[in-house]
Amino acid sequence: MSSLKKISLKDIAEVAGVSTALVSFVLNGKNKEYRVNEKTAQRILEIAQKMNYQPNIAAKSLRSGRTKTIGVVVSDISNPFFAQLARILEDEAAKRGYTVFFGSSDESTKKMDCIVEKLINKGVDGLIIVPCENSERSIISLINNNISIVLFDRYFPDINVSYVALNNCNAAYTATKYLLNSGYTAPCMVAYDVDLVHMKERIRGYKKALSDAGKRQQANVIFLKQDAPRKSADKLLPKAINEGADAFLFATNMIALACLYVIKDLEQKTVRKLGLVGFDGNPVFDFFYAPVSYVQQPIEMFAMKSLEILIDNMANGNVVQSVLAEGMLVEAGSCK
Amino acid sequence: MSSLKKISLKDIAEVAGVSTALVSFVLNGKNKEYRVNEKTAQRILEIAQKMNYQPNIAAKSLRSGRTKTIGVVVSDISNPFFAQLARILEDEAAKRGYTVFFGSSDESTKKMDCIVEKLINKGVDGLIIVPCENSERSIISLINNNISIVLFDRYFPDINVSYVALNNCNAAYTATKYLLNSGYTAPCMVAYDVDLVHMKERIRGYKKALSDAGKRQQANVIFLKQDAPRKSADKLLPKAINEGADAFLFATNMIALACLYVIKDLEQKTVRKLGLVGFDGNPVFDFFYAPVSYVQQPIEMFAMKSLEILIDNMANGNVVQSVLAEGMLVEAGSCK
DNA sequence: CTGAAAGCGCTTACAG
DNA sequence: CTGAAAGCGCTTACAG
Repeated sequence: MSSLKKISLKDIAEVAGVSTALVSFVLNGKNKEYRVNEKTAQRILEIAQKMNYQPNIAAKSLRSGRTKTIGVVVSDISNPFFAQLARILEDEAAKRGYTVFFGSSDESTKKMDCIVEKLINKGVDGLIIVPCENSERSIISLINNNISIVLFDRYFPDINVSYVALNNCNAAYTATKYLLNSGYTAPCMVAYDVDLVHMKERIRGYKKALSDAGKRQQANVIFLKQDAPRKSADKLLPKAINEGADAFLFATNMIALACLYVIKDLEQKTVRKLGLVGFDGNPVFDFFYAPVSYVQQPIEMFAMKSLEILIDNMANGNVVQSVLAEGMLVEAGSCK
Repeated sequence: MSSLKKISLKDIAEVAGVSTALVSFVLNGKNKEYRVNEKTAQRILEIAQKMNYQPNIAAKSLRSGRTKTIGVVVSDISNPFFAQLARILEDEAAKRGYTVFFGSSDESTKKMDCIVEKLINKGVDGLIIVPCENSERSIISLINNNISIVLFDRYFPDINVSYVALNNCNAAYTATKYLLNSGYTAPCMVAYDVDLVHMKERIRGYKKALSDAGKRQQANVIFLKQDAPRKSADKLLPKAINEGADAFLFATNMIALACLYVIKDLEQKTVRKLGLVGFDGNPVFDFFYAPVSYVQQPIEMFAMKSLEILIDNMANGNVVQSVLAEGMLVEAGSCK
C-alpha cells in the first residue's frame, strides 16, 4: 500500500488545535447535533480537505460494527444475466455509499453456505442471494440470526423473507398465449428438472395458458439436466418435434442457447415452422435464422429494488418487503 | 447482522484460562514460533473450534494494515470477457484467502481514478487494473505511492509495471496470415480508434503479416468509434466491401458483434465469400451463417498469473514481472 | 460548545 | 513458555 503516512483524525485535530471528538463530529456531519461552533466546524472541514483526509474504514468498522459493504451471491457471475445484475448493483450500491462483494454458488447449497459464511465473516451488512435448490435451511438460519437479506430471482413461498423476482407464472402464461395466438397448436415447454419456485411457476403459467385454451391434455414439458442441458436437449427436442410439437418455450436463457444449438442442426424447413420463445434476450437470437421472441425481465428495476429493500432493512430492521414484477414479451420481427 | 454475540479472542482466552496473546499466537499458526506449549495450543484450538470462533476482520485489518482484499478494475464487468475473468479471479482469490472487489471504468480515466480511490480507501492490499486510454498518469501515481498493482489486458510500454496480456501483435499476425493462406487477398482490419497498446499491437501484427506477404500497400484499417461501434460499422463496412475487401479481422469481441449485425443484413452471397476472424469466441459465431474463426485468449491462465504476481508483489515488494501470452487461432469449421 | 477517556478486537514487542 | 499492556483509528457517552 501507500508509503505516505495516512492522515488520521488525530493529525487534523492537532493542526486545528481541537480534540478528535470534534473532528469526528464535523466530518460525520453531526456538527449540528453536537452544536459544534460554526466557525470551528468550517475550519476543521477546510483542514481535512487540505490534508486530503481519508477515514480508515477498518477502524470505522471495528468501532461501529458496520462495514458499508453488502454481499451478493449469484449462481454464476459469468452468466450474462448475473453479469448484468452485477454491473447495475455495483453502480447503484456505489451511489448509496456501499461496496459489493460477489460470489458464485454454481447452484450448490454447499458452496452457497461457504460463500455466505465468508461474506458474513468479512462483515457484510447485508446479503442479496439467488438461492439454489434445497437451500431453505441456510436461508432460514440467516433469518434466525437476524441477518438482513433479500432473495433474488427465486424465493421460497414458505419462508417469510423479502424477495425480488419476476412474476414467472404470468410471464410464461403470456408467452404461451402468444404462441397459441400466433397459430401454433402444440407448444412445448423446455425446463430444468429442479425444485425451485421460479421454474415451477414458469411451468404453471405455461400449463395454465394451455388449460385456458382448452388444451390441458396437450401440456408437454421437457426437463433438461441443469449440468448438461445440451446433451439432454440433443435427445429430447427431436423426439418432441417428431411427436408433433410445433413451438418451444425455453424456461431460461441457458436452456434457449442449448436448444438452439440442437435446433440449428435440424432440417431448415422444419425449424422455420417452429415458434420459439425464450426468457431473457440474447444476441444469438438476432442471428438465428428463425425468429426467437423472448420475455424481458426488468433487471435494472430488480437491482434497484433489491438494494432499496436491503438498505432499508439494514437501517430499520428486517421488515419483509417483496416485489413480483411483470415481464415484457419482446416479439421477434414476426413470429410466423 | 447477527444478534448472537460474536466470540472474541478474549472469550476463548477466558475459557482456556490463558491470555489473549497465546490464543492469538495459536490461532494464527505461530505457536511454534512463540514456543507455545503443545498441549496448551491443542486445547486452545479445540476450544476455538467448539465455540465456532470467527476472527473480526475489521480488527485484524486495523491492527495489521492489511485486509486480504484485492481490487479489480475492468472496463465493464457485464462484458463477457471480463465477466469470465471475474468468475475465475473470484474462485482463485478465494483459494488463496483473498476476496475481490470489482469496479467498472467504462473506459473513462475519471471513473477509473474514482474507483481506484474508493478501493484504496476500502483498504485493498493490491489492484488488478485494465487501464483505459490516457490513464498513464493515474498508473504512475499508484506506482509512486508504492501500491501493488498488475495491469491486465493492456499495458504501457513506457511504464515499468507488471502486466499480463496477450501477445497481440503475434495473434493478429497469425490471424491475418491465416486469412491470406486461406486464399483471401484483401483482408481488412476493423479496430477501435483508441490509443492503447493492445489495439496498436493488433494493428501492427496485421500490417506486418500483409507486409511479409508483399502486400504492404493493401493494408486497410477501419476505425470504429468505441462508444457507437455499430453506427460507424454501418457506414464503413459496406464501403470497404465495395472497395474490394474480401475478409475482415475484428480487433475485439464487441467489434465482431457490431460488425456481424451489419454484415448479416448484406447480400448472403457476398457474405458467404467473406473471410471472418475475431478476437475471443462468442456463441453468436456458431449461429452466424458464415463461418467465423477467432483468436482465443488463455483467460484462465491470465487470471492465475495476475493473481500470482500481485500476491507475490504484496508479500515481497513490487518486483516487476510481466506475462505476454500467445493466443490460439480457433478455425471455424472450414473458412472458405 | 468542547475535551479526556473508554473501548471496538486484534497483534506483538517486552518483560519475566 | 506465558501474561500484561500498548496501540491500530475511530466514535461516543460523560463531564464540564
